[in-house]
Amino acid sequence: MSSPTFRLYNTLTHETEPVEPIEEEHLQFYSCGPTVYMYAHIGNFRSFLTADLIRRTAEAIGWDVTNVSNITDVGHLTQDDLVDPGGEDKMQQALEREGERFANIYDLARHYTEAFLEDWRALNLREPEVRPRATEHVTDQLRAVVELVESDHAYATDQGVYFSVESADDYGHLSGNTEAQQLQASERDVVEDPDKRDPRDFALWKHDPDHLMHWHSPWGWGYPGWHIECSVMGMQYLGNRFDLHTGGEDLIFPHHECEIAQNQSLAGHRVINYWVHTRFLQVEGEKMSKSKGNFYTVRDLIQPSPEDDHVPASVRDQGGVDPLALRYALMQGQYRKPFNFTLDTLHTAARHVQRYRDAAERVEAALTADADGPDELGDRLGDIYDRTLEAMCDDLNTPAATAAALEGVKAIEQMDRMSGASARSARTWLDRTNALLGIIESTFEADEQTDTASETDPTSDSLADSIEELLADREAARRDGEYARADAIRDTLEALGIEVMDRPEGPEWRRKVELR
RNA sequence: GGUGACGUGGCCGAGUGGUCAGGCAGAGGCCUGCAAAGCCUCCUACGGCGGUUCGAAUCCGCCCGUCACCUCCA
Repeated sequence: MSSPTFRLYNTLTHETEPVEPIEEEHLQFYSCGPTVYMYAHIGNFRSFLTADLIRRTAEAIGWDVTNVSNITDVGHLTQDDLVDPGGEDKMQQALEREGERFANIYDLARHYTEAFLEDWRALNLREPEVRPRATEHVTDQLRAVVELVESDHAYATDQGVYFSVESADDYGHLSGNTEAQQLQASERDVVEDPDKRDPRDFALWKHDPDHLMHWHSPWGWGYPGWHIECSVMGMQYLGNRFDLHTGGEDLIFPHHECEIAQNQSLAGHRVINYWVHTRFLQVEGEKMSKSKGNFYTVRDLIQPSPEDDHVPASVRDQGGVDPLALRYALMQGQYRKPFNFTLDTLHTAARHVQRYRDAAERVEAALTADADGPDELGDRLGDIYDRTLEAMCDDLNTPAATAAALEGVKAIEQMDRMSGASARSARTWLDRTNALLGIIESTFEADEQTDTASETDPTSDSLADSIEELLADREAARRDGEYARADAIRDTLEALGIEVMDRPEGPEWRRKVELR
């Protein structure tokens, strides 16, 4: 069967286009990563999720993927075009805020980098092939700046080195910000470098020997501009021509506009063919902001601290939500449309993820039993997978894809008894769907991860034992017709967050998936 | 002011000319000692006004509204 055509909306052309890799069946792309000065929030991860889904979709249609995703661990000025020796950057501000926690700026960066990677793994995002850090590529950045100065794409002043926007004819194409006046529209009561030739020019190097992080350069001690790191690291690992670049919509201007100008000036031609931008999300109908109290970092939701009262009590009281439920919730909106993240969506997502897990368990049990009988699922699940993949290939239509995939879960749920043949089809379907969407832990790859049971099941063995004991009591009570006592035991279990289901073959229990 | 996205039922969100999205919530039913879980059934909308068309949520025009960017930001 031939794969559907993978199409993505390209900000550069304002059109949804078939993705045609330069190297046949090998997608090479760069994803703008985080600046590590605080814990990443769910909006950050919506953007990283887009990159993850591009990878998974490309792999599902049989392509190889090389993805580079950076860590920005250099502080950059909050006002990017200004070279203000007394100015503060985001990381410096963070250090002042949290000075007692960290010995120095590098410690702070290390801490937030590690936290970021933890969140990344918790949300089941696939690891990029290369994850370069800006601080490890400063020399490379300097080399590029020298090259740009030598080719008259950049010039030095007393305060730094600037890219000359005039020298890049394509500048403004991506964002539509073509007029110089537009860039002066907002007045800022800060001091600009009087030697800047054009207000649009942006900094490649900032002279500042007192900056917390500084490096030696031909122009003295200082640190690199924000935009140059992505150009340099992208081209270093993916070459002078590669396929695609992802990031949040806010990066369209100035970051990606500047990156294109730098790339094309360094390479002498277009470097990247497709630009994919993820829309900001809203939370409960409003822009996510600390002042509105709807600002959630990933760890606010998956492992909230008990006393953090800005986290909704429903999430806090149960010790955080399933990270995979958060991932699933973020997939309920297409990356390019406005998406309203709500606790309601999160709640629904948690239940759906649980249904996948239950279905996977049933399939495993049926595989073990290996009952005789025809394959009653193969054709139906094959069709469902095709529709799921088609949706993903259609500009990552995750709401449609998850809707299609849920039909597969239903198909499994609806089987009264499952033959070994059906179970094998179901297992194949679950594996493929899971590879494409990353919905649950890989149940069937348990070999490599020893002890997944204790990892994935937060219930300790001793608690499990006492639950079994209570259930046995309750069964005895039910047998004797003492329903009041049986119900009381069920209430006790409920209070422990345990849900009891009386099935024909006996009682079953599981941790309750509840969010309000 | 410039640029770009978008407006679908109580809620979230698919759907680009004619047939059903799907989920959540709600209602009824099956099952159950009662529940829970699951299953079945029901609820049926396209911001407004014009236009094109046999037929418009879908195409065109205008209006209203929302969001984002215009040198901190995913």
